[in-house]
Formats: sequence, C-alpha cells, structure tokens
Amino acid sequence: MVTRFPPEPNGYLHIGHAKAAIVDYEYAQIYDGKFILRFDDTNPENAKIEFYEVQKEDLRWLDIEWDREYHTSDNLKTHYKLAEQLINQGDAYICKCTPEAIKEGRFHSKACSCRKRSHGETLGIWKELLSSGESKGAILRLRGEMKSANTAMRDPTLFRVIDKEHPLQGDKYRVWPTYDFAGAVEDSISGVTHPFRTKEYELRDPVYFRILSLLNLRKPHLMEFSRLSIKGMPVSKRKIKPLIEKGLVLGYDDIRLPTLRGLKKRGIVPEAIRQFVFSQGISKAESTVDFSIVEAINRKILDPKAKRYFFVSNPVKLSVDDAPKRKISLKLHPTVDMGERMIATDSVFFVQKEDMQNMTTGDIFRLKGLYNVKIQETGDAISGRYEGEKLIADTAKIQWTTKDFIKMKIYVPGLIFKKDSYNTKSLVELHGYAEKAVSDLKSGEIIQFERVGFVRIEKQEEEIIGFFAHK
RNA sequence: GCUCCCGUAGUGUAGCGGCCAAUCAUCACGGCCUCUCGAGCCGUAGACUCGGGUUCAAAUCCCGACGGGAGCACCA
Repeated sequence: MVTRFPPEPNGYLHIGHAKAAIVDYEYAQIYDGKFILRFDDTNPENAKIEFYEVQKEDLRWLDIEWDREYHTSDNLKTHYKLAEQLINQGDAYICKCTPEAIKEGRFHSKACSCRKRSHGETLGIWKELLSSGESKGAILRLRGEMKSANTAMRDPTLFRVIDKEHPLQGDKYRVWPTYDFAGAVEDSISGVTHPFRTKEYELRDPVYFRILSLLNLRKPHLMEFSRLSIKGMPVSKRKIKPLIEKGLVLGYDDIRLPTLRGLKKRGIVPEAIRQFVFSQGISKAESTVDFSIVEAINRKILDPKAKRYFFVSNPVKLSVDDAPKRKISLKLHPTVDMGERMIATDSVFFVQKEDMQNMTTGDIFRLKGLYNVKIQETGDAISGRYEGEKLIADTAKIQWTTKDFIKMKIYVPGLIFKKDSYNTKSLVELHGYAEKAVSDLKSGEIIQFERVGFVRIEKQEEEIIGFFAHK
C-alpha cells in the first residue's frame, strides 16, 4: 500500500489537512506501506516558497514522517510528454474560446468548433505554447463527453498558460497542468495505491479514471471521505484572511483558529489531534463537530502530565491576623510525582474576588495546601484570622498567591464565528497573579492552573503570558 | 436547473440482514472520591428522517419522499 498527502504550498496547514495527512500516514503505517509527501505546486500564482517548509514543520509537529517527498512541478516534462500522447491519440485538443464561452458550452452540453481541430494543428499550437510563443488564452482540453450528465466530464481543462514565476521552477515553464491532470498522473506514476481525497471531488472521479485509461496508466484505488468541520471554527482562507487583514485576529496562529499553529499555541497536543481524527473515522457523512471533543481528548492526555500551579484572577488582598510564617512545599501534581515547589508565606495573600464574593464574616475557608482562615472583614481589602491547620470537610479550598506574585494575563479563546459572523467577544483576557514558581517554567510548557484550567505558558521578553486550552 | 454524495441520541461515532429493546465518546444532570470547579469511579437521560417493498427476520437490502451537503473554474 502506498498513500500520499498532496498539499498545495499556499498556506498554513489546518485541522482539515491534518485529517487527510493523518489518515494517509496511518493507513500506510497499518499496512506497512509507504507514505509520500507531494507538493501539488502546479499553480505558480498560488505556490509560495515559504510554505513548503512551513507545511513540513506542521506535519512534523503532528509526528508524521514521510518516506518520500517531491514536488509535482519537478515532473512537468513528464506531464508534457503525456499531454502530447493524448494529443497524438486525438484525445485532447487546443481550445481558444473565452472562459465565458467555455462555461456556456459546458452548461448547455455544446461543443465548440475548437473540438474539430486536427491532431496536427493541436500539436503545432501546443509546441508553440511550450516554447513561449503566442497563443495566449489557449488551453488544452480533454476530449471527454460533452453530453455527459456529469459536468466534470464535459471536456475538462488539462493544461493552461500561467505566465508567472514559479517559486521553485522560476520561469522555466509557462504551461501548467490542472488538478485533474496532475493529480491523476502523479498518483499513478508515483505508485500510490490508495489515494484519499475529500468528497467534493467525487464528481471528478470519472475524469481521473478517464485520463489514466487514455494514457494506459495504472489506476489507483480512489477513496473519499467527508470534510472535517468544527463548529464556529472556519477553515477556509476565504473566511480567515479578512479577519487578519482587519486585525481581528493576530495571525494564522491565533488561538481561536483551527490551524495547526493556532491549536499548538493554545496547548492542544499532536496526540490529541491524532486521536480526534481517528474518532471521526473516514465516513462520507458530513458533520459539524463540537470542539469540546478535542478538548476532552486533550485533557485526558494532559491531566497526568501537567504540573499544577495557582493563578488568581481578579486578585483581592487578604490580610490574615496571627498568620504563622511558613515555608511550605506543594506537590506539582496530586497523584504523579513531579516534584514540588517551595512557597514562603507571611500574613498577606491574594485571592480571587469571585471566591470572596459569597463569603461573609465568620465564614471559614482554606487556602489550599496551607491552612484555614476565618473571615473577619469583607470588602475591597479582606481580612481574616488564622483558623488552624486541620482540614475541615466541605470548606472551600481556594488558590492563592503571596505578595511575591507574577503578574500575568491569559488569553481565553472562544468561538470566532457565531452564526456566520465574527464574534467580537471571542477572545477574552484574564488578568491576574500567578505564583512565583511559574517563572521557572519553560516557554511552551502546558500546565494546569488549579480551578482555572489548562494553560500553555509563553515567555515573551520580560512578560509571561498564558494561552487557555480548556478547563 | 442538472448531477452526485450523505441522513443512527444535543454533538460526533460504531454497527452494514438475525447476537441491536443499538456501541463508544462528548455534552447535560445526579452521586461517590479528592486539600482543584480538573482527573477518576458509579449512575440517569437521550437516536436508527418518513412511507412503501423484499425477507421467517431490516438500522442494515430495494424504491420513493423529505432533509442536508457538494460539484457544475484556465483553484486545488
């Protein structure tokens, strides 16, 4: 078994690409086959040099390895040869009609006069095209079936002229194969046995096989699956690009976006994406998944690995009378041995405003891991009294910091789209104090702030910021 | 408009003629456990779009309706 992942190097990879890549890769693994990474860079207007590397980085992040890597644009000579074969067989012809006329003809199943062009004449124009002569607007069309009920079969375009410098090939070529031609040919000659593609290509299957038949090339076993869509998370560049241009999102790695970079930044681990893709399977039923499924998977992976720390949002000052000075060590994980951190306490603490709101004088709560405190005074500055060490059942255990805190903010992502329009409240900033030990973390580490959630820590210059993954 | 694909709990998903009074996950709710509102454990609730047909037997096969999606580019 040989599979392949054929991205166009025109942008960052997103969860939809991940589904395809993971399915392709895993199938090859399961059947002990080969997996090919092929850049379908047959349109110099789209392909950008930086994305070849970017996409490979994204794949590596997903722990995907490939046995072979190549660019379709490296094989143009072969494509030309095969095109010539089609021309000589009378299976392709040069069409010089306008795009509008072609569209019109397709719609009404009417062939244009170009279809009558002889092989000889077509071959002549074809050569002229290749050698950068005139013949602008000419395309090479498959002699398909203009009467076919399937519009994709009504003489689809095989090659067209694009006079633009290619990021890899420079100005070496100006005649480029379309997806229909390049995809079929490459799958076949590269030895791919099981190419997967998304459902929207289904109507092009007959084109795919027709091309290979005429060329007498081996036919792979095409398979289709539905596109992956996540509620409130658009995948299309059409929708994301305007947001970036308007400055509504920071970039393609915005934590609200389902790009691999966005997911990574927010603390979704590759293994979670892999498991998520598996849980979806490769059926053709279209569905819109809720992101909570990804979160649940990610949480299960992270829970035994993430260190625990305290973070206090909306901090209010708490002074404790008779507070014993302590040097305590708190475990970094409740059940897994990950070491501990030391905290020195005196009589001043910061606690979460929300935790204090429902407290009244006389209530007892526990500074988690430390001791109990009885409220004496509520308000803007809260005071309490030391109330012993002993755990009291059913008292609230709240997280806290000393005055030796780190000020930080956490970005909390929400659904970027609500009912198809930009959700202005999709990114919330949580300001607060984290305990000192957080400064020892490596940038990129994913931790759990107790009672807050899993957060990926990033160090930017002097600042420490957090990106909220999920509860 | 034409063509194709799809249709199982709120959301996904397994099942693809009998073992299905339908799997698993997620979500919601309840309980247990826990010095986190996390994790874990236990439980509750919740689905085969509809109508015909084939068959001893249909979620599974066939037909039709309805609903959803996709394609009808010199983009992939």
